[in-house]
This record gives sequence, structure tokens and C-alpha cells, in this order.
Amino acid sequence: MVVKGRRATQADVARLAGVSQTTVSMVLNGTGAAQRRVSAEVRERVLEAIAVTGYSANPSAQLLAGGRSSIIGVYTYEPVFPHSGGDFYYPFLEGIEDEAERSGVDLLMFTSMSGRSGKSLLSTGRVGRLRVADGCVLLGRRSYPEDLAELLRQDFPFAFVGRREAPEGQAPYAAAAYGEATRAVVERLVDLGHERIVLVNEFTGHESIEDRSRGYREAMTATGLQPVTFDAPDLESGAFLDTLQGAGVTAALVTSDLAAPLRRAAMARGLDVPRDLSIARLGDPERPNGEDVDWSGFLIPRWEMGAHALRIVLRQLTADAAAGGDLQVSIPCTLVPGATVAPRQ
Amino acid sequence: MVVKGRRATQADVARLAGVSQTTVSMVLNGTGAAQRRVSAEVRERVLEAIAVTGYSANPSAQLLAGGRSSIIGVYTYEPVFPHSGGDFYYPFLEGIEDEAERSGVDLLMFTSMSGRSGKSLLSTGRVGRLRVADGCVLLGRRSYPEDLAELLRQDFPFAFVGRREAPEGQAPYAAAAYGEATRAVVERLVDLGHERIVLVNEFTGHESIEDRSRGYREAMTATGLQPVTFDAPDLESGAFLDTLQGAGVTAALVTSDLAAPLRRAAMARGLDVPRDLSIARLGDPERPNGEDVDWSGFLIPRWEMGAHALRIVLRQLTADAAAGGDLQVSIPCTLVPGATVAPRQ
DNA sequence: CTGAAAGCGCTTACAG
DNA sequence: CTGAAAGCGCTTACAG
Repeated sequence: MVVKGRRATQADVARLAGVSQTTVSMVLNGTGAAQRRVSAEVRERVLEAIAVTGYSANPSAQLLAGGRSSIIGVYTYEPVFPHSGGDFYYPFLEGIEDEAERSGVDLLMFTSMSGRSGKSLLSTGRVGRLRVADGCVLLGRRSYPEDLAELLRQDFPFAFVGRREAPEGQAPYAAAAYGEATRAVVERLVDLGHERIVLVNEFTGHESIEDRSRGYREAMTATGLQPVTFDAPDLESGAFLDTLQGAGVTAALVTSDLAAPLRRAAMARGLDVPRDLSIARLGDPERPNGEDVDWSGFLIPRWEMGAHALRIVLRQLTADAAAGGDLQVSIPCTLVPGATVAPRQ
Repeated sequence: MVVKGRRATQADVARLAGVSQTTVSMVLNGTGAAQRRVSAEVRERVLEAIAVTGYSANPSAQLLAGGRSSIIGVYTYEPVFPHSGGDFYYPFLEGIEDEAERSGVDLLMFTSMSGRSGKSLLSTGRVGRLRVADGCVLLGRRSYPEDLAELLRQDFPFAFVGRREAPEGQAPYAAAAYGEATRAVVERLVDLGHERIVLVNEFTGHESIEDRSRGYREAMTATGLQPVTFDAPDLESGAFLDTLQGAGVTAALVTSDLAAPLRRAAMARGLDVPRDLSIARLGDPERPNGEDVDWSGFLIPRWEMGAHALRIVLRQLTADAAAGGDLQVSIPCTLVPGATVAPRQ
């Protein structure tokens, strides 16, 4: 009884059931603001007409009429599925999808904004497009403060995966608790007898690096040790390791992508890891790099970050928005003992 | 100049530019049916107002009014990003996303239909939901003829990744040319002197298996050889290999997931691959299984299948729909020489 | 308990 | 070249 070529509308259903279109809508939307009740008899007739016609709501019309779209956007600052290299987004998306399925929302991937690699949303002039969705999860390696500012200003529900600082106001995010995890790693090294513990950063300025750095400094200071940080050292020349040795350093914390190079550099210098130098890795790298090393340190809860980010967006859409729940969430990292850290000799 | 809380509409733009809302729409939709032209001057003003207001079309309204949403759905019959195992969808999605970016459309992942694993769309009663999008790419391991039938009947633009047969009518798809590839593999084996060449299927009934089977039978018959097919053999007991040996079989074509087991079974039986038995694999498995074997056979063009599927959907949306382009596309597989096939001894 | 009517933001004939 | 108006299929006050 479905009409070919044309979808059944509420009007069709109404006609068949001998009621008004309004009534059909009421039957479907149970909790009308007016709390109106349709008589059981009429409801029955409507339901039957719906079955007969194969009616299914037109989501565009619903949305236009002020309803929800049940669509949450996913904006990534780079293509999600790159041909080559990097599963940066993959584990995050796993978590997002899982949560989406559980929450009954669809995910709109903003793939249309071509050439978006590393550009801010604002600069592409397509911020408005996000509104197709009820809210949006943002993913990107870098920080885009201007986008955060704009979205906050527009009062559009969103959440970033990873901590991000907005120029003003509080940007919602689901982050990894790098600070706590780093602190725990330092404390473990201290327990193992280390005193000269340094931090080696890949780069600086990014929120995630800042968090680790803060955790490191806090833990060192709390123990009465001197924090020493090296930013983006040149590991190719042996000079850096000479410096470490000269200073009597016995343990190093390293951000993920520098861990393997540092270890190689140490070994090239004739040092044994972990006997001569303990190395703790602050987070697993984006993609397995083939090296078969049992790293000490911690893992990034990527899956949970994705799931939480979506939950944070959804929270902003529900009535209890004002009431409950922090819009900035930090998720504990998983500490791993590993084999690259040992008691001080 | 963006209003907080409310999105700019064409009416807002019109007001600011001092023109009618219709004119704004005209400026945006270039090729109005009436071929009407807006004066360069007015167009300029409108464009400026658009920039100032940060206007971006409301896709729901566009869709409702009969326009396009620039959203293409992606419906997968299982979660795309499973926690464990299987990158079945990943390479397909890479291709789809790439094509989407190139074509300027967004991808709507229908994640909301929870518990969709292996269920037909029809049975979940949410076929209508697909209409949020202009069209839809469907992905799934299995076949769902009832869905194809329904979508064809509704005249909804879609394409399946992989060949699928509809109960009646022609379902659009982007498939791998398994038949041709299998034929080429047989011909190579024949060139190498093999005569007793068998086909070993994982299972049967699926379109992709049928295609390989057809290619095998055609190639064998064309060469005057006798096609012999084994469906879902028990490789654990040695009996199967005894059968092959007894029959003087020197080469076997195997669907992807059975390749490794067959090779192991042969080796367990004291046979050397490829000296005693050549094995050609008909397609790479969904995920690398760790085995370090240089398989002879062919690879499935997953990336291209994804990209083509999207293109096929888009083709149905353009004016030249009736005119040009086949909606059923087969993409050549990549033949790989490999090391599991050798001349007959 | 039920319906007529306005309005969501667009596109597209139809008039000027 | 430009605009007033209808209509897409819904939701939701507002009247009965």
C-alpha cells in the first residue's frame, strides 16, 4: 500500500484514518507540550493507517519544524581516513561511534570541506554548516582557538577531543589526564631511587604537552627534586646524550614520538636501557612504529576520549544541561610497568 | 555580525542586502530553472551580505523545499569501527571519504540504528531515515535483497559496495571484477602447465563467490579443462588433501580466508608449496593475518570500490542521470605474481 | 479529546 | 532583471 515514487506523509495517514494531520502528529509524538491525549480508539485507527501506508517521518520536515535532527557532527581538521600513515583518528572514532549507537544518534562526517587540512573552520567560512547537526565533536592534532571562540560565541553545542584552551570562556572537551599520569610516572621513578629525572619534549605550546610538563614539575618539586626540561633536542648528534650523562641523569620522561629515537640514541652511545638510563614514555604513539619494545610509561585512553566527547555534546542538548555534569572531562591514562624503567644502579 | 543563538537565514541576508529573499536564493543557486540572471551589482551586494552574516544554508529546509542536502548517507550493516578485529570497512571508507571530499558532500554515518548487526534495514523499520541524505552508500558483508528491493521501489539513489543482486530490477553497485581476475589466474596456471586446477570455496551463494566461480568455470571450459569445485572443505583432517593428491591436482584457487589454512594443511601433509601444489589466493583477506606469505593471486580494489560507489550515488543525483554512465561498475583487481604458484613439476 | 492555522527556511513556478 | 506567493512535511501553540 506504499505509493510508488511518493512517500506517505502524515496527511496521507490522516486521510486514511479519517482524522486531522495534527492528530497523527500527536499520536506519534506522545508527549505533546499540551499533554493532550488521543482517545485509544482514534490512536488505534491512526496506528493502523501508519502500518498500512508504511509511513515514516520526513526528518528534514521534523528538523525544520523545530525538532531535533538526532545528528551529531564530527568535524576533523584533517581527512579521517588518510591513504597513508597515521591512525590518529581511528581509536577516537571507535569510541564516538560506540557512544552514538548507544545514544541513538547519527554521525555526520564533515567531509565536504575539502582542503581542510590544518585550517581553522572559521577560515574556511563554513562554520554555519555545522548547524545541520544538533552539535559537533571536533578532532584535530593542533589547537584552533579562533574556532573555539566562535563556537562558544554562537552557543553551539560541541566538544573537543583533547584539552583545548579557548581565548575566553570554557571550551568543552574530553581529555586525557596527562598531568596525573606523568606525576605517577615520576613518583615511580623516585621510588626506584632516581633523582636526576629529566623531561624531554617533542615540541612545546600544545595543551597536551603543557599538561605533561605541569605534572612533571609538580611531582619533582613535591619531592624536592630539580625539574629539568629539554625541548625538541637533536638526538642525531651524540651531544645530547653526553649532556645527560655529564649531568648524571639516570631517568628520562619522553613524549611519545621521541621515545624510540631517544632509546636508539642511548644505545648508539653504548648505554643500556634501562640499566644505565631508564626511559618512560608519556603516551603511546599514534601508530605502532614496528619497534618491539615493552615501554614503561602510560597509554592514552583514546577510545574513552571519543566516547566522552560525544557524551559531553549530548549533555548540552538535554534539559539538565545547566544542572549537571562538567563539560570538561579528564580521563585517567593507563599506567604500564614495561621494561624500559629499572631501579637506579 | 553573526547573531548569537540564531543562525542567519536568507531573509536576514536579503534584509541586509536590500533585496528579496528570492533573489538571495537565486544568487546561490546559479542555474535557476528560469535561467534568470541577477545583475552583477545586486549579486555583489548579496554575496557581501552573505559574508557578513556568515550565512550558510539550512539543509533541512533545502531538502524539504525539494533541493539538495549535500549529504550522502553511509549505511553499514555492522558498526564501522569495531573494537576488536576486522578492518572490513576501513579501506572502503577511505575511498568513500576521499571521493566525498572531492565532490563536496558530507557523509552521514547511520550509527543510530543500534543492534543493526546483520539485520536488514527493512526489518528495523528505519528505511525512511535514510532520506535525511540525498542518497546512500550501503556496505555489508552479506546480501540483503529485501532492502535493495525496497530502495529500488522507493526510487532512492543508492549504491552497494560489492555486487548485489536485487529480486527484480537492477541494484546499483561498485564491485570488484572477481570473474575477470579469477579467469586471469586460471590462465596463468594453464600457461605454467597445470591441468588439474581446482576451486576451493569458503562458502557459497554470495555474489562475490559466484563471480569467482563463474570466472573459474569459464576459463577452465575455454581451455578444455574440467572444472572441479570444493565447497567449504574440512581442512583439519588430512582427508581433503589426500583427495587432491589422489586426483592428481597440482594447483588450487582458494577464496581468501581459506588460503592460509589450505597451505598449512598441505605442508602438514608433507607437500611443498608451490613445488607440489600451487595455491592462488582469490583476493586479500579483510585483515592481515600475520602470516608472512607472498601469495600469488589478486588483490581486491577496496579503496576504488568505495570511491566508485559514492560516485554512482552522485551520478543518480545529477541531471545526466538517465543519459550517462552505468550504475553497475566492476573494477579490475590487481594481479600479484607472488610465490605460491610455480610451473607444474 | 480534536482540529484549523501559523511557521520553520528554503526552491521554484509565476507575475511583473 | 526582480519580487510576491505557494508549497515542501512537519511541530506546536491556540481554539474549540
